[in-house]
Amino acid sequence: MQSLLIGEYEHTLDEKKRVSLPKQFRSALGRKVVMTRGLDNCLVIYAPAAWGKMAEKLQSLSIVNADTRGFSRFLLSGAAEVEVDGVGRILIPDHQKDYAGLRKRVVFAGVSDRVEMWDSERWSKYKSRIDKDAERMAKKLGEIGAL
Amino acid sequence: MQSLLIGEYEHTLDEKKRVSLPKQFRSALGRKVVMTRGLDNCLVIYAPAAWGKMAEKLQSLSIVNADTRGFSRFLLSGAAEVEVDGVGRILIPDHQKDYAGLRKRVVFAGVSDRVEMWDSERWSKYKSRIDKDAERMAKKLGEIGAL
DNA sequence: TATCTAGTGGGAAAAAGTGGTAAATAGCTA
DNA sequence: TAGCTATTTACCACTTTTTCCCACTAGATA
Repeated sequence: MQSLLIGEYEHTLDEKKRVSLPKQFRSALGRKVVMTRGLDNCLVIYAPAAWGKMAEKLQSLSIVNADTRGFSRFLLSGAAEVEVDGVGRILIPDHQKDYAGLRKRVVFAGVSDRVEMWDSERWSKYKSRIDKDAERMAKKLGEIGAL
Repeated sequence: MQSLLIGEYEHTLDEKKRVSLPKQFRSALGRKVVMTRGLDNCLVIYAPAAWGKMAEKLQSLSIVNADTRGFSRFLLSGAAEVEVDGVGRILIPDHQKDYAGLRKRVVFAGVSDRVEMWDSERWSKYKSRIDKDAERMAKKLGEIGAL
């Protein structure tokens, strides 16, 4: 497995909806990335290879079932292929900005094979909730044998 | 595998029922496309090749079963071949405009091998419904090993 | 302190999207 | 069938958005 994406960085989204990728993630992500909607109202950035795996699975979902139809719409139409510009920035499409509730300050969080993008305030709130909950979650994961 | 059609774009349908295709989809769709009725009151745009595959699948469905017979009628009878004009626009036939309830603002959504067209308002409503459900669906798909 | 680099902001050029006009075709009526 | 009208098609032009490039600032480094 390639090196993990880790760490947390805060950058600013300018009026043209541009934001620079953290320097530490750039080489791992390359010059083209795919962003999708993630759960908990964050955006997820994939390097091309990681996205390819995801895309394969999504393609196999049937359009006949209303649930999977909805889910592939959620992920695929909510996705975007974006180029990294000359100084390391990406452009956030409107619908993604809205979905994630991004404002001025944006947090990039490395989560093993992907990078998550959060509105800074939302991230703080989420994190403080998680911090309080960590013990309970660890216990639960232990019970089901995941850790 | 070819790259997936992804993303969401909003354009305007003018009084002559013309609307420009998002530039990100144009090369994938080509100068001639097939439009048909989709589920959930949207229109579906296929590149000629993708349409061919679809048509093939439909033909293989049994004509004995009333449901599959109905479904292929639904797709085939509502289909139209439309040309992309010099500046990248297509002309929406009346019956399709009516079916999808298109008004001024129209959303194009890339969903793997097809592009869906929605009335903007209808799309927003559908999306907010899906958003709320996304976590439940992700869980369900995870359980059946689809993701 | 001087220099370098990552991050940010802004301006000019290019392209995309949209609306309108003119030409062409088809349909209708006398 | 000829002429008129209505609808469609092709083309052109304007406006807005996007893209590309350059410049400034702050913090780190030597």
